[in-house]
Amino acid sequence: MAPQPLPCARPTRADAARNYDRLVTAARETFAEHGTDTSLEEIARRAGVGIGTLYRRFPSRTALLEAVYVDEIQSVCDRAYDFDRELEPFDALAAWLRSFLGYGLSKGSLASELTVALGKESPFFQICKANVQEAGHLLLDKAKAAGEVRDDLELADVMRLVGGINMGRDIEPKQANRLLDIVLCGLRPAAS
Amino acid sequence: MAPQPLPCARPTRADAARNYDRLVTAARETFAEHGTDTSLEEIARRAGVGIGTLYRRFPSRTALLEAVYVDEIQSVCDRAYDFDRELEPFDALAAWLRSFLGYGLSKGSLASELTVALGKESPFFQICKANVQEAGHLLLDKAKAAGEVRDDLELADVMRLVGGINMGRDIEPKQANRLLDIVLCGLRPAAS
DNA sequence: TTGCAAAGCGGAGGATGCCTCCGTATCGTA
DNA sequence: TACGATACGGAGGCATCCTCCGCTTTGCAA
Repeated sequence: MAPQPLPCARPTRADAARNYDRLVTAARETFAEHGTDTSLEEIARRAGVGIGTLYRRFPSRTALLEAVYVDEIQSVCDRAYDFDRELEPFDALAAWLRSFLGYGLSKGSLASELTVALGKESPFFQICKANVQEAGHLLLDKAKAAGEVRDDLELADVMRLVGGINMGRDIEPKQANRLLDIVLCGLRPAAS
Repeated sequence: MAPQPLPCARPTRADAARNYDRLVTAARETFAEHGTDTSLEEIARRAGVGIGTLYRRFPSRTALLEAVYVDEIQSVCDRAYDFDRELEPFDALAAWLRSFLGYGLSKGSLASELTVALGKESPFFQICKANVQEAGHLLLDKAKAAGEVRDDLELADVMRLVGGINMGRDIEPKQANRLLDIVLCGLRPAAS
């Protein structure tokens, strides 16, 4: 059964849609650079819109954070399907896993601030997780069918391993990628 | 090797110690009742001290949250040693596990707001976790030695099971306790 | 193409919270 | 008992939150 679609309320009118995109982009970039405690007024300034415009579209800080998070999850899912089309199964899985190094409950992260606001087991997080899992299952199943990974792998195993990398304190991207390389070697079928 | 002691900077001078206690107690009660986004001014009012007094002792919101969290962790650890003295091994373990139902990354919880501020893998959390694990190992090892739990149990297993109960969305205490009863039955050695 | 209703925009202003400063009070030791 | 060191607390300045309302833009129907 396909999961519930990601909650996204992008407006249809041109000027409103343009400002929605500007706000989500400004928020994402600002959070990545300064952490999520940047003021809404600062985000509106960086988006080039008025604070009233931000509040018309996002009635609370949490609403904006959700929109940014959904945008990221949508990208994670889109990439899975893109990699599936463009790459061999194992390479697709590897590229996909590499693309979300850096996500997790680190200091000032989107996920951690949304956890405060909604709780870790909220319906919101569960829908997002379900969508990511659907995409991940596609890639993993294809890699298995191609004989390119161990047959006993569950998606939960893979996500756990990547989550472990993400849990490291302030991990350097270089080290994160090196650790992922190690994990990817381990996913290969055992020599026989 | 015993873990690093919990970070606690309770002052020694009588009036300062008294206000420290009042602030930590007021903060804990307010957070339990209204979530952790209560203003510091409100907490100072409820503690019956001035905002300057709060800031002299806790230079930031995070510092106060840490003090409250450490106080809770200290209680968790103290209870383990108390139960160890007062109860049979299995009963001690059961009472201890029951005493921290309700902790976790729920909406507005202390742990989740501290995760935003510090990161889930921060030294602060690691010290707290190490202290809890030391206390937990004491109780589990004694229950094993008495033959009252399965021999193959690791503390991580038990914590995972209780953590799973805590992860439920807005779980009712009655349901949480019922689920714990189920887990406790499962911890018993298999009939042979 | 034009007109117009509906939707959108944005920034001033009031409320609240954060945080510092400094005159006053209390503690604890000699 | 005295006094130096430490603690107290609330006013005030600044930043952020959030609403309101006059003005602007959009998009559809005639």
